[in-house]
Amino acid sequence: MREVGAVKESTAFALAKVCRAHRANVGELLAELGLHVGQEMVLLELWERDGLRGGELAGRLGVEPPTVTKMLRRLEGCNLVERHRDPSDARSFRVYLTGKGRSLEGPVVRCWAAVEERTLAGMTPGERTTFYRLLTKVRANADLDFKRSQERAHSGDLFKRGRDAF
Amino acid sequence: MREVGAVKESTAFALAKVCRAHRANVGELLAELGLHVGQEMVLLELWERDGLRGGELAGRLGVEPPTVTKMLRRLEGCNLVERHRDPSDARSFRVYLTGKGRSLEGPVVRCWAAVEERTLAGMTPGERTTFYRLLTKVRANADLDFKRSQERAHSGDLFKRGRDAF
DNA sequence: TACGATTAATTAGCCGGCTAATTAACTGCG
DNA sequence: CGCAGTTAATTAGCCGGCTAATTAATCGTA
Repeated sequence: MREVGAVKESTAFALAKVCRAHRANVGELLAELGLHVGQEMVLLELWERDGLRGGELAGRLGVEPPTVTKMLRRLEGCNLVERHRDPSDARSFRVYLTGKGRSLEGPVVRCWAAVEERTLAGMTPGERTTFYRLLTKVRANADLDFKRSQERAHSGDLFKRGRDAF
Repeated sequence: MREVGAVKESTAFALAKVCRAHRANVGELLAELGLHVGQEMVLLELWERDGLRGGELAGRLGVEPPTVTKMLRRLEGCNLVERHRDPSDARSFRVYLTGKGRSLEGPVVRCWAAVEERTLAGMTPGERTTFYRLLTKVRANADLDFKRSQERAHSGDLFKRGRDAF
């Protein structure tokens, strides 16, 4: 690939363009809920497991700690979460959802469902499955943390089968 | 899709995660060239067509004008581009590459080639083709401007065939 | 010709990301 | 016990995005 035109026809380039458009679409729907794109990721983790520490949130989101600091400050300002110092470690704090934060779960889930439908519109069930499978491969290539977590899960499988086998 | 867990298993969610990782990968390589991710998109357009106006750049990049204003100020600060007022329209200016800006073409193209290889690693040629095809579909769904440009190209084809037919 | 409407670009200010440097608390080891 | 080293979080400051509001120039039309 030596020409500029070739870059524009590459898959990586198409992916970059899709990314921006996808983010804009998510942002558009989340704006109706008063959220900025990215903030819903924090809430998603908390809906799954309330009371996470700041660092744990950063780890799960695959984001740097300063990003979490700023996002939490804003989410706290919107009364969506509360931070309480962890009694067992005065350096840390734990993040808890407020009632308002919990109440956004349904709307945000519906918002993502809408994005899902829009994103995959016009694709057959087979194409959707294939796309998801390939996207998972790409994610493993692009996101080393995700790859490691996949490998852990995989070695766990091997371990279970190994116990049956040996 | 009513549960949080279902969101995390959705294609749209996986796409969002891939996006962030992809952008980080591109950024990592571009940093070696002293560029920030996004700036190479501006240069890409200028390598293809030097002397674009600010608004044209925004249009081609699918980005809002203020974003272009700030990026150009920084690129100008790095001596990669120069802005000259358009003599035919005192409101506009035209953006021209400097020698330094032109010299980055090869390195950036190689950088994107490296990202391409990393992104698609471990995928068969058939999988790569399929992924690109589906990604183009997703792009049309997610990026309405892209969809419109595709439709224009398509209707152009129809027109040509129409002239032969009628 | 002169005035209103449109268009090009900028500014201000917000947000999610990042890195580098800092502060504060915990841990481990002599 | 005390101090060095590590870890958790914050701050400061940068960048690419966005919207809303502003300025400046062109165009259309009465």
